[in-house]
Amino acid sequence: MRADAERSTARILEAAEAVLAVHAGASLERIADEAGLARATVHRRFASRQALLDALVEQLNQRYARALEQARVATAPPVAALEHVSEIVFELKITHPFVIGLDAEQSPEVRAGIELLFARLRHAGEITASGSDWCRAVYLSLMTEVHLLPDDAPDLVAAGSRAALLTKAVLGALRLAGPPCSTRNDDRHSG
Amino acid sequence: MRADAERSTARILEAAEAVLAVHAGASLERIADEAGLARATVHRRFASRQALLDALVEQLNQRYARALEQARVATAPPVAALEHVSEIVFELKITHPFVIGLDAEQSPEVRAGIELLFARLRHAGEITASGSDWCRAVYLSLMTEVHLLPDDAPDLVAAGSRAALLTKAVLGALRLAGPPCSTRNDDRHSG
DNA sequence: TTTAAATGCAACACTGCTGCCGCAGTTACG
DNA sequence: CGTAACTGCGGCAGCAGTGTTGCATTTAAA
Repeated sequence: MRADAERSTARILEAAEAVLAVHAGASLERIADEAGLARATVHRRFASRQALLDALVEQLNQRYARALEQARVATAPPVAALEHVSEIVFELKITHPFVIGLDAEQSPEVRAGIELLFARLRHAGEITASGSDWCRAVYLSLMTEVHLLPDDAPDLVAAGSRAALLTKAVLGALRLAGPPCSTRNDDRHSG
Repeated sequence: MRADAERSTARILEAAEAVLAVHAGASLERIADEAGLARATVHRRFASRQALLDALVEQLNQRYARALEQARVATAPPVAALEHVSEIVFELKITHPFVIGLDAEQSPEVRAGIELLFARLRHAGEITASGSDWCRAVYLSLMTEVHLLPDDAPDLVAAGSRAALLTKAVLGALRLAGPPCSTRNDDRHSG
């Protein structure tokens, strides 16, 4: 494939990500417009709308997987890993409501990575929620909301970064029952 | 208007709520099908698709407003009010992702009611988040996720009810900074 | 029972999107 | 430079959804 063709493919995926995040049912014309290309070119790279969507989901899943890998989800301290993953994802500006809204959803690898992360958080006593689906749902859901916050939102400013706000919110939401102030490695109960 | 016509209108709204919750772009044919009516009948009650959507949003907003009123958001203890509102909403099986997804979103009254609720929670020291948009976003977002949980989800069983799980999760998520175990009316720090 | 209203059915035109094609102009790469 | 690939443009048919209409039938209500 020629170099400019490859560029076009990338631009299409980029445009699709941006446009579909705002309106999931956006037309290929709109996507082609955003990419600065003709609609026919989109059809030349992707046989059908579905093919484009599939490619987009795969690309996003690869980014998720890479983020999980970079954050060393399996080995790093779990809270740090959670914040690190969030940070990378926000840098990538991944548009979650779109990806999650698709039938394909996350790949098994990504799914497993997130589940591992929350299993480790639970084992470390940082959260008490036991359902992996519930943990994933809360995480991705709050990620979307944090992503939509304006830059000058007070809570965002207070937390310092989107990743920090998301991390605190997720941990708080999943720290359900039990003594509200004690984690399992509790060594600061008198301040 | 004749009685059966009124029934039809109600069935259409009911069907629309159910169908659009699953697929926001569902056709009027699909909605009419679900309602057990002909598509033409839908058009007789609602001049356009947009008119149906508007009516649906208004209906749902009325239910929200009523729920906020019933829970005495302005006067009852805020945590109890939060759980009470959630309980009523879950009983109504209101389909949030659809309502929230619409441009119209919530009515000013509902918006104000929710903001009041979280302002009181903040004043009572139950949460520390200061942005009302952030509070509302977290609440509605988690409400959707709790709504989608299967009946036998472990965290749901542990919490006792959807309303209880949602309440704990929301409060946890919005209790961001500061000492993790002390509320402002803190009188139990040594057990 | 009588009457007006509501519905079901089956068309119809219109719109927007998709997928495809050919042609001419442009661009990358040997 | 020359060729092959890529792109833009425009048009085409097909399809799904919307909005409307007419007519026969059913149903609520006086």
